[in-house]
Amino acid sequence: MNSNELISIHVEGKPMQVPADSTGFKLFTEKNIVALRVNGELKDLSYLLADGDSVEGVALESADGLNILRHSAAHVLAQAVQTINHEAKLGIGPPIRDGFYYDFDVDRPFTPEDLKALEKEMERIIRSGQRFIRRVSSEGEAALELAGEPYKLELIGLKSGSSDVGEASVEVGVGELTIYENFDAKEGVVVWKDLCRGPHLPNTRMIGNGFALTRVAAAYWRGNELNKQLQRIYGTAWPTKEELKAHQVQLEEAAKRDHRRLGAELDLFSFPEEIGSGLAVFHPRGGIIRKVMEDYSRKRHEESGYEFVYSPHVTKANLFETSGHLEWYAEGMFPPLKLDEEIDEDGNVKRQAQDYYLKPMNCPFHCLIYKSQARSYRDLPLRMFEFGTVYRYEKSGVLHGITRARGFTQDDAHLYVARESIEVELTNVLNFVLELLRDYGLTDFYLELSTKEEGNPKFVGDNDIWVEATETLERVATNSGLQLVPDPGGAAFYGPKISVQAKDAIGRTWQMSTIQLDFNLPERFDLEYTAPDGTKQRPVMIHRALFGSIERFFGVLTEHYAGHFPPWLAPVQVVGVPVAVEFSPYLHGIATELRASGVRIQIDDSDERMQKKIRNHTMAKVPYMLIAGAEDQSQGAVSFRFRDGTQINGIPREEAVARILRDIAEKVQV
RNA sequence: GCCGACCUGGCGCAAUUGGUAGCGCAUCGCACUUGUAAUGCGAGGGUUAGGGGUUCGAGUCCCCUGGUCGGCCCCA
Repeated sequence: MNSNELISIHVEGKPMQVPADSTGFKLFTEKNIVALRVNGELKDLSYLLADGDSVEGVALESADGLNILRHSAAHVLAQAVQTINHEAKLGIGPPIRDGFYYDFDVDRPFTPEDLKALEKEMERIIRSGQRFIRRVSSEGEAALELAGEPYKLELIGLKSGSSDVGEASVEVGVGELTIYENFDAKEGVVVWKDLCRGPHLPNTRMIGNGFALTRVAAAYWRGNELNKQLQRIYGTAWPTKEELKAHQVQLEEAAKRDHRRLGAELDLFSFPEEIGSGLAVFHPRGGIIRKVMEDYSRKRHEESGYEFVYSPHVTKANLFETSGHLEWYAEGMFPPLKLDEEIDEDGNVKRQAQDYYLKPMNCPFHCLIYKSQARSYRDLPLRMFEFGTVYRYEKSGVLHGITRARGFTQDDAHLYVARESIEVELTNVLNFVLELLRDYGLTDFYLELSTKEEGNPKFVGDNDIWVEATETLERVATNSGLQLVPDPGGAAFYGPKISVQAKDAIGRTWQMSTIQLDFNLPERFDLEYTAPDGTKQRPVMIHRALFGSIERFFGVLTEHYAGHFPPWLAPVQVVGVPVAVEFSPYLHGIATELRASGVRIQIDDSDERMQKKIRNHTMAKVPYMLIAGAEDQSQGAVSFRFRDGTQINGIPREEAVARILRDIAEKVQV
């Protein structure tokens, strides 16, 4: 090619003429530009520019740049693994949030010591400054080259077919098949290669020292339980060591908020081994928080037109046969209790056993309540609410403190509504849910709309009601003004839903409330009502839970507040600390007054030194301390100490009392 | 459920190559009676998750069961 020839391109939106043999290296000399975006597609810096290209630089610290960094780190990890263990077979190695992983098929799982050795080897590779070189390959050539890599071969095979490659898209994307070679310029040889669509950093040295290997775990090949488990190594990678450190500090902060840890530290709940996995007991302090949460929820439900119902924890099988749960959900249920079987002397069954099941859901019971009498359109909407405790046989590996348990209590409501009033009812429910979540201190939300997958026969109900309901849900969600994220195909087979995602204090997203339409259960239970024109009509059912489960919500709030529950929820709201015993009666006087208004206050009369008392109650995360000595008592005042360590001395006691009562009533955080 | 790691007084941790269980906090008692995050002294508390095995001897090695943690799969 003649290098005197010029081509016309756009760089960062500006037209430019460059020699025809130019690459990204020519255009971007800034050190932090690690790749290109050419006509919308990510490319290596070594990309040879073509006439008409529109080019932008990808900075290392941008989202794309970080992905490239992390993906390149994954390659270096894989090279390190294969350097140490020649037998290791490669799975896939994509970038993920904050880092990357790579899967390997190895005889022996990796140990923490292996990780240390691998980090060392990675450092060596990074320092040796290998270049990542892209090479286009035909399927046949690639298959030959990667003959020793069965998993890569499978991916090449997939690519030629039309099947979904899922996470493996980092290896074999759309377009041509490419192999990335790690070229050691000093030695002048290709030291390693991997099937990969790229792009990569120009050089391993750019990975720098902001990376770390974090953990090993098993993962099913291509995410399928039926496939072999590979050994996955997770790592984290950042542009600088400082950012790595900051990330590690953040993880530590998150760990301090872990509700399992705080649950023990603050004496809120425990999981006694004697009871069984995933089954919690709430201690008095946790019990208070939970009770306050429930009381407030109850009050708000009452005000909003819900009626309270109760249902038993066990039921005969046939209820769940009717509802269909036994058909498609038996795996998730505790096995049945077999009752009342009678066997004669010859061992023949005289009377068949009755199967009783612990309930995994409340809705079938509510349907029976609906059915207990003939319903008229005048009864609708019928809103039934229950704190219903349910039991689900979650797989042992998924249990997680109080947020994923085998027994938990849903704040469950079922609304039976006429088809024409779905919109009004949904609007009310969504507003109610959001308002209540805000009261509990979650304020940052977005909504997810889960809809039917077109053409999938598993979805029940007429298409027109799906269309109508989905449009209604969308309208309601849009009207809320919150961001709406579509989740196509995510609907349950019986109806579409909106779920409320809430962000906590450190930015993590939790799926909280769900509002779900159900066209199936009314059908199965043959629910109907008499319409104004005298015809029998089928109601639509709305399932909705705000907390999802009280336990889970409790856990989320614990982490959100890092155990610093706002005064209205705090197990102990105020502790009085007398400077010396003689001032205790004075504080008890204030306590009596506050107690009369329902405040949970304790006076610390133990014979610890007051400094120790302050430390104790600070660590117990008590919102307020009232400290009183001679000075305060003579002035009818107290010293007001807040959770963050600040204090105001000499506050008149009426003022302190008023402040506490106001904070509690207004549910403020302090 | 799968893979791996782990389980020592209420909690957090120790215990060289297997050699006969310690520390801090908490608890209890005594003294101290204190002005904003740990007063001092003393005492009690563990058949090392449970069971089995190897060994002269097991917290330490092996097996089973239970539980926990990190992932994977799952979450109607």
